[in-house]
Amino acid sequence: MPKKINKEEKKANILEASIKVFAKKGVAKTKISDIAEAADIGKGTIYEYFRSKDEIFVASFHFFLEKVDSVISRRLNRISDPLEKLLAYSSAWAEICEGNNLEYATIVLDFWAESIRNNREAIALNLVKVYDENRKIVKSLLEDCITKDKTSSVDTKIAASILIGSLEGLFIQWILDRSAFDYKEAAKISTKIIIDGLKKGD
Amino acid sequence: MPKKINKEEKKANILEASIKVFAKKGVAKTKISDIAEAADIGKGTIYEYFRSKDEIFVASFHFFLEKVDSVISRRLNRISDPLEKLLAYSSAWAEICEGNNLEYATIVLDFWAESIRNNREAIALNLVKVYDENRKIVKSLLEDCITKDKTSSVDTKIAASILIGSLEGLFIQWILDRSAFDYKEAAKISTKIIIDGLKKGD
Amino acid sequence: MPKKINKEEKKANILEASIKVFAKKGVAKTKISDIAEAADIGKGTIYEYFRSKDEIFVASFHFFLEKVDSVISRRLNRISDPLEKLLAYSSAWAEICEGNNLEYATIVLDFWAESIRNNREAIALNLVKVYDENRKIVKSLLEDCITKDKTSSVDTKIAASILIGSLEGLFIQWILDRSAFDYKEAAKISTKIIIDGLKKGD
Amino acid sequence: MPKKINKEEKKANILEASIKVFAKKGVAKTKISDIAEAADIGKGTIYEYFRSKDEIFVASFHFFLEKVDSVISRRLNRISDPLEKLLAYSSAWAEICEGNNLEYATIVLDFWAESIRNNREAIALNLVKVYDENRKIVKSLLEDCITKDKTSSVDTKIAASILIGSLEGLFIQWILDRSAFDYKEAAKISTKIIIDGLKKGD
DNA sequence: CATGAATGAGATTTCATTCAT
DNA sequence: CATGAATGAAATCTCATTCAT
Repeated sequence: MPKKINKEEKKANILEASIKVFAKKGVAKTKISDIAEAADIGKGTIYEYFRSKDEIFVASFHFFLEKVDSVISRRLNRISDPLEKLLAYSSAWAEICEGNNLEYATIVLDFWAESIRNNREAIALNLVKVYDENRKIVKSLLEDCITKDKTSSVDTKIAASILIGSLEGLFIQWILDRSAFDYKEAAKISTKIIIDGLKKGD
Repeated sequence: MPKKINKEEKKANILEASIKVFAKKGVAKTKISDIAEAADIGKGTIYEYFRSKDEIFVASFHFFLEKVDSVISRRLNRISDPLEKLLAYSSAWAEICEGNNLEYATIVLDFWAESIRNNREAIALNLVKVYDENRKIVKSLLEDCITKDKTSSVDTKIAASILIGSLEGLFIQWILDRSAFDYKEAAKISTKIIIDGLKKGD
Repeated sequence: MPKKINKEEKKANILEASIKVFAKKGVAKTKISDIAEAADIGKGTIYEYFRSKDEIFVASFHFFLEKVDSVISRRLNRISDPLEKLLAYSSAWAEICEGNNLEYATIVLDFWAESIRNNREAIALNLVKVYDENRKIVKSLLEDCITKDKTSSVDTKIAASILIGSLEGLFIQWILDRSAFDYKEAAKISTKIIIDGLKKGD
Repeated sequence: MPKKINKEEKKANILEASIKVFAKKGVAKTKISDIAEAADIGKGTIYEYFRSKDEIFVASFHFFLEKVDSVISRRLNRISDPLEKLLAYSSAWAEICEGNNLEYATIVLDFWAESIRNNREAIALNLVKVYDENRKIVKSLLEDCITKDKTSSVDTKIAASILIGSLEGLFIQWILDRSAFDYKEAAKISTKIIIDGLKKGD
């Protein structure tokens, strides 16, 4: 009887390792042997689970998105107040990065860049979908935050894009220069400012 | 010194070409021969002007920043009203992109990723400086926009970071999916919302 | 010794499979896993019966020759007329191929090439022996065919080589392009022509 | 001004070298580095002229066929008597082999085997075409050899196939065991027997 | 015994850089 | 100066063989 193995688990192991190496060295400079070493397996073993380096890249991208998604939704599920939810959402990225003690920032930039370049392919669609879903979540949270009797003249879909955009834009600045400001603080302020601005706008 | 000028012109020509190719294929997947072809010169000629691919990368980054900076400051100089200035600043990126018909976003992401990862002094410091300067500009414009009698409790430096962040964050979303919203419109709204939010906040 | 028999059966099973795959993909491009799959056993199991891929190659060659030999001699034993025997011999290859629905030609060419190139005693000697035996059989059949009163000036050993050669040469042409001619028909004609030629020659 | 190079000449050089190595080691066991070494160039240079090892294989196959063709037709052009032409044709292969002091036999077997396996592809069609042309040449030579008043009942197209087949079949036997008979002698005898057989047959 | 997951030696292929022309 | 042919270091990828289960 042969050793029976959980292929999906092993794949996840490899992706876990690849994400770590991608984050540290960058996707372009990561060699298959680096991933193998990080996963503590042989170079050839990688090819038992993935057909090519590119396939690993795409798979690790999806894997990463799913993981981030699940972390964020788990976190949001524990909160009921919409403003609190928004604030929790705002600081999630920073905590994911810090919590994993990993430079996820760079891998995200690599993923973004690659997604944009391969705009029409599966990987980009996935990211587009992720943004769409996030915009919907934030949109509905924003609508809950703004008093019902005072409808803002601003489209909440665009407002959601702006909020998400500000969080990511801040994130980039913060990653480049962590002394520029405190990310969590800035994220919270951004959220509040945008809500305030929406309430006032009319 | 006509020769010197000629040399600088040729270098600029190569950098123009390299930026185009970097944007389209990504820095990592760009071959020296791609750049040579785009610049319409021989592969070996590149090495008359740059010592290595890496030197081209760094130089093209600086070249790119200078170009963007000059476009933006030229544009701002023609405007006096602070709010108008802010709005002009907001939409600058989109126009740079559209005007050049180039996915500048991807090259910026590559630059970001590379500078963060390798902590390259030449690039990273430069990028930090650029953000610092931009924050200062936006900070002072924001202060001009907010009525003097109503001082917001929010630090305008952080507010500037938030505004810049939202513009870049929106930019990324827009590049990924141009049907999600109209970038210029969203940039304008974001600027207004943040100003409104700042005015209200206390 | 039931175990021994079982073992031989399994070996034969693997060789059957390997011959099929060798014929389809070529010896060089055949992977051990291909053979395992064709034999419907595990990859590792192969190594319970053979020490290496090369050993399989040599063994499958012998196995193949034995099989062809037994088919031909069984067929010839049922016939007594020497001309009929020769004609039966002539069409044997085509029937072996068609009966097995296999491109035996390619495996034979691989075997030939490999034995010539590497001067492998195990294979080459065997092949030389096979040809020698066949030439002897055909030689004696030819001698029976030619009327005793008219001895041809041609050495019947060379004549046998020519007959065998023509059958194999036709076989190659036919395998390459089955629409070129009908193999069995051509084999029969070749046999007759050569006998006629021998009878006339003086 | 760059070094100007004749690409086709260089390609021919590489093919010349590859054929030598293929003949010695077999197509399957030949490494790119073997070819590079034989051509006395760098490993990477090969890829300036051919996209892959497989492309080299196909190209060298065509190159080889052309070369053999030109040798044979040059030889035939110098002869006018049809029987002499046939005999010259018969011994051509042996002389090509001996004259080049190369084991062309094995490369031919490799090419045959590969052609048969990839039956529907370009390489096979080429070989099919070569046989077709040769059959036509031999057919017309045969028709010239047989007296006009005595039409043989045998289709000369099949007779041509048989003659070509016998030459190649003898060639294989001779390559396997050069002591079995003298190839040129056997080729000549075969040609005569077949002509005699054709004349008598009806 | 039978298995197939794991392996790494060794093959193919890429491409930044050099350098003769 | 300008060039592109040549190169080989270094990457990707393959697969015969081993071995724990």
